[in-house]
Amino acid sequence: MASSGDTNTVMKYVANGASDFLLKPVRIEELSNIWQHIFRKQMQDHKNNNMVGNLEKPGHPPSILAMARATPATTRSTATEALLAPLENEVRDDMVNYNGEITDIRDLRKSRLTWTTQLHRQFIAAVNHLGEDKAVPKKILGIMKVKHLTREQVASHLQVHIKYRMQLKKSIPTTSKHGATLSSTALDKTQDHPSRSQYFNQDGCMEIMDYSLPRDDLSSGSECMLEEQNDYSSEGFQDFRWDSDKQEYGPCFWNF
DNA sequence: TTCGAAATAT
DNA sequence: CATATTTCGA
Repeated sequence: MASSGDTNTVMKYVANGASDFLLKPVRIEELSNIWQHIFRKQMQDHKNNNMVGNLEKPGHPPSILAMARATPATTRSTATEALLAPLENEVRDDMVNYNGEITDIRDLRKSRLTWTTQLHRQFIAAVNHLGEDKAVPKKILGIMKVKHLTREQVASHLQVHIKYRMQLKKSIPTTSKHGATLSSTALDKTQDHPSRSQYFNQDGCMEIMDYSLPRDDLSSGSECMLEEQNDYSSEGFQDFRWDSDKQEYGPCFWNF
């Protein structure tokens, strides 16, 4: 970022490793985009490194995100704040394993935990694995193996999940006699459809054999500020299998 | 100790 | 308002 855009200056910066060049003053959108590009690049690089088992080189420069985060909140410019905001709920590579599973929720909780689609899928997978009768918070937690996720949080999520499940049982199987003519007033508590919710009305899967097709998240027609969709598109059915080597449950995917 | 319903909070 | 956290009795 420089105030002069003459060729010499640009060359100098590029020689020093700049990957782009912004002339002051900078519009916030420019920065925001740049930020995301760099972030994604790092993500990519990091993943590549992981593949080769070449993680954390000694001389590896600190991530930009880390640097921004390291800035005391009180000192952060509004620009930095604006840049940080969109990433708060972003799933970073160090929170995820090679399967795209979340392994740490530290940054998924702002004031309260956000159950992302992926985290929820893991939850569902664990519940399905156990069977709805044996799926209690502690066991679910044990299978999910997500750092910093508490039993209470799982219990809470389970409570809502079960509530939704009950709604389903009432609405779905009632295919037979619907003498009522469609229009049940909205005020009726026993509604025909469970209210639209971010996940619970998407994964009716409590049954172990649920091969419901990959559900897309058109949860809310809300903004998806980033161009690409989640890359967790490891569609298919996820379950857990016992890994006798590691002596623990590991993810198992059924693709189709 | 853990569950889970219900009250509370965000 | 949807959904996450806390409380509290079983």
